[in-house]
Amino acid sequence: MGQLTAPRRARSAEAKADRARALEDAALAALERVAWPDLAVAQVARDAGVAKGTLYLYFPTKESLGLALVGRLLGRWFDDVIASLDLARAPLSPHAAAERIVATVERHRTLLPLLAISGTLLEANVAADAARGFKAELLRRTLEGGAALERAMGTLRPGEGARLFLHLHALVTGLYRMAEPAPVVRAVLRTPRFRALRVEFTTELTFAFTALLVGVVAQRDRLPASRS
Amino acid sequence: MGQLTAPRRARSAEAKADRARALEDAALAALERVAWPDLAVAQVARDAGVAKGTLYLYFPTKESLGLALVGRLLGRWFDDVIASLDLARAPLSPHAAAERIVATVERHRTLLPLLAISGTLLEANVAADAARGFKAELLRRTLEGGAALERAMGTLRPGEGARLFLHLHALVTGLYRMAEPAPVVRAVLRTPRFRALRVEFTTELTFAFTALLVGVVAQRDRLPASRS
Amino acid sequence: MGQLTAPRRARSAEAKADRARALEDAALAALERVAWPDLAVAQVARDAGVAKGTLYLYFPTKESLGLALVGRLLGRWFDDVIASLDLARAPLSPHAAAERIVATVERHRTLLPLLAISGTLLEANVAADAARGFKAELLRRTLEGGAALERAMGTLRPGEGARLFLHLHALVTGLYRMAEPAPVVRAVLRTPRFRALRVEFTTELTFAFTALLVGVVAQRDRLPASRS
Amino acid sequence: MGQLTAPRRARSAEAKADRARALEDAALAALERVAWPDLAVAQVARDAGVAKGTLYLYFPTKESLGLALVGRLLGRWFDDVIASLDLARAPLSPHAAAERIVATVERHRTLLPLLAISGTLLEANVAADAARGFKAELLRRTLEGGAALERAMGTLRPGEGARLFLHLHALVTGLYRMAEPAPVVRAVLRTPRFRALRVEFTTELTFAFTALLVGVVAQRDRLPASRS
DNA sequence: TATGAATGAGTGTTCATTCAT
DNA sequence: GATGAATGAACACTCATTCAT
Repeated sequence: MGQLTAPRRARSAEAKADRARALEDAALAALERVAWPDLAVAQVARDAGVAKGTLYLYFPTKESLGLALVGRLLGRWFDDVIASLDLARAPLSPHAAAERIVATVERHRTLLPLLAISGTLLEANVAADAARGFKAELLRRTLEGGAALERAMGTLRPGEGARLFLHLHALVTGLYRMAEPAPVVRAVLRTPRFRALRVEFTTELTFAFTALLVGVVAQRDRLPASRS
Repeated sequence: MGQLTAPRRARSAEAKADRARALEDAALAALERVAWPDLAVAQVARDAGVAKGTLYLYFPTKESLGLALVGRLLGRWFDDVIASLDLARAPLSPHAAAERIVATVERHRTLLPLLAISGTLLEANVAADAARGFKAELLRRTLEGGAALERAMGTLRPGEGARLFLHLHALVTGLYRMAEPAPVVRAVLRTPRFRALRVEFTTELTFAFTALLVGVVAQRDRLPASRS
Repeated sequence: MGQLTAPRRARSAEAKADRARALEDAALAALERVAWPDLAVAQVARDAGVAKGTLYLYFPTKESLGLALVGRLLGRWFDDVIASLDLARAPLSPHAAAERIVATVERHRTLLPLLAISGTLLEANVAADAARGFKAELLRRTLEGGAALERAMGTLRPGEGARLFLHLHALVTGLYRMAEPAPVVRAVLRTPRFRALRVEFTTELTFAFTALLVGVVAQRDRLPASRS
Repeated sequence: MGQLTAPRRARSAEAKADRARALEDAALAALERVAWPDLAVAQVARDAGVAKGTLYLYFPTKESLGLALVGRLLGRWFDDVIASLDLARAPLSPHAAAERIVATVERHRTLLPLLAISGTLLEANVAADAARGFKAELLRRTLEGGAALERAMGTLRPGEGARLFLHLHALVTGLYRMAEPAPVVRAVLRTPRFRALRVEFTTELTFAFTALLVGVVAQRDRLPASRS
């Protein structure tokens, strides 16, 4: 189905990439409906129009598919973040920078649940190669994003931008979990008395990340600039 | 291993509480060795010296056992935090307060992996009652801890302390994951080129939480003091 | 609760019988709501206001409780049948006799589902003693009922009445199952095309039992009067 | 035991049907030894020489396997019944017809215990689809058998044959239970005094079904020919 | 390459029954 | 006699992964 474009020379390699992407797309679409543990490999394959075994020609494990998906979404998000920062009229205040970045997070909410599990469910059952590839890509983008942040703010020292992205990652993961609890818990928290435990993702993330941006400069003299 | 405590027939409320605690202890000990998903209920019961069915007399599901465990460890930690804050000569600087609190986190590392999964694995499959009980306790302690922090720092407004504990929770969860990755990933990150992705838990937590403490005061005029 | 009557001499033995009856009552009430396999012994005990262990002082197994219940309901039904037959102006035609008897079945519908399982679920896990007791009672009532039927019709030979009650038992059991299928099946059978498979209990039972009454006389010369 | 048939990879529709049949055969053989509730799915698979999961490729639940088995045996029996009736020199007397049919029942005794539980254990836990399929087949065969019976006897009106097969079903079920009680009960009934409660399956079935055949004609004027 | 049939390890939970108190 | 805490056997079903075709 499809195949509107004429077969090109690089057909084999390209077709492979297309196939892989189609599988990732199917998985992504399915993840709109079900959580990762309930995502059936068979369903993904079916949705992508291939047989189950075919999926395993492209991804050695279910987790590697998930990790590839996270990688892709992460890449898109970094593209957005970097573009957004580079578009800004420097120098950005901490709050302005945080708002800009959080806005991009908002635009990539599908990434969030996956990011939240990437540390546990995904990276747990993946070959060293896949892990290395993923981390290498993550490193590259983290450094790029860090550099963009440093450019945009003008007050950061080299390396501080990347470090802030790491903290952003931690904050996003931690806060997302609290903001989007399991249905039972959500119902419980709806009660007025539990108001203090409710977390509004964007508000809190903006608050916390702004504080971090302020803090990284303020604490510069107390903590070592580079981590071990 | 274990079985040391095997009092037959827990009839009094106290004996029952002991039995429940023994089961939680067995689970906790087992969790030193295996991750939550690999924790077999049968093994926990065996370690506690009771039959499998007995465990279900005290905990309706595996998850409720886990949640009770988290609740207990969380309670202990809060005890420690509050005591530590109340012992301090007020007013504490943000950095001093952060260091004090992070030090208590260090003393309760067994709580960390459980806390990290409480939002996903545990709260997902628990009855509304159990969830409510857990959250009620969490709320109470969070408010207590928040009050203690407000007392210790002297610069926070009412409610800000509790809010900071929520952020602390998010940070701990997020950073712990990054600091303690799966074995494969840990191996990958050992390579020097990945240095920038490595997270040293205490350092980063101290840094981030300090920043938050500073930020909550600094941003007071930008953000609404109370969340919806 | 209760105990309005003054304690009598025979208190112990009587009280025991009362207890047993209370348990049977509780079971009977519960069986209005759930099927036998889903009937929890714990629930029956709770409903009867006693502890689980107490139930086992009166009935050695769950099945023996069920069998006792069937015995009691069966006894009541036989009372009704015999009274109804004895009240009739003899001689009754086969059809009239059948209608009279089926009417009593209608008045004891709670017996039906229990009767239907007595052969499978109940008698399977019961001690020889209990089985013998139940069968002895059944035999006595069957013979009594048979005699009543012979008196009422006037055309039957000795023993044929009892034999007809055995067939009635078989018919009731078989037809009840078909008339009250599992919910899924019932839904399926509602479709018009399945009309031919639907069984209206009373109609069919009346029809079949009438035929048997006619047949027993008509076949007298073909079949041996007494079965092996 | 078994495993004799273990063709790998059933790809064609035919091979699949074979596989399903092999599983049914294994189940049938096992049911010679144990009752349905004690029949372990794992054992059936093992006997058929396949893995447990493979069984679930062919039957979504244990009960659907049982139902398929009943369907198959029922089909064979109907084949036999219809053939037997069609072979007869019409018109058959009620008694002759009954004897012919009961003889076929005798030749398919393996069907009996399954038929006896199909209404309770099997149809209870089956998807609507499976139930519909089974009932559709049952309807078809019942109508066919009914037509054959009408042809053979020559005295029945259209539809009466099918109705009689329904009654036959009820009788077979009810009488089989009484004729083949649980071991404990059987032992009890062996005592001479319980002679009146003993049921000899063939004798009683012949007797009852003959009576029905006679009755359906005799009662024609009393009861509506077609049931609601 | 693609397929999809086959695999089989893995486990939380129920509940009738027992028995220490 | 009454209690109710303790027992523990028993089991269908899933689903990621493999591999014959």
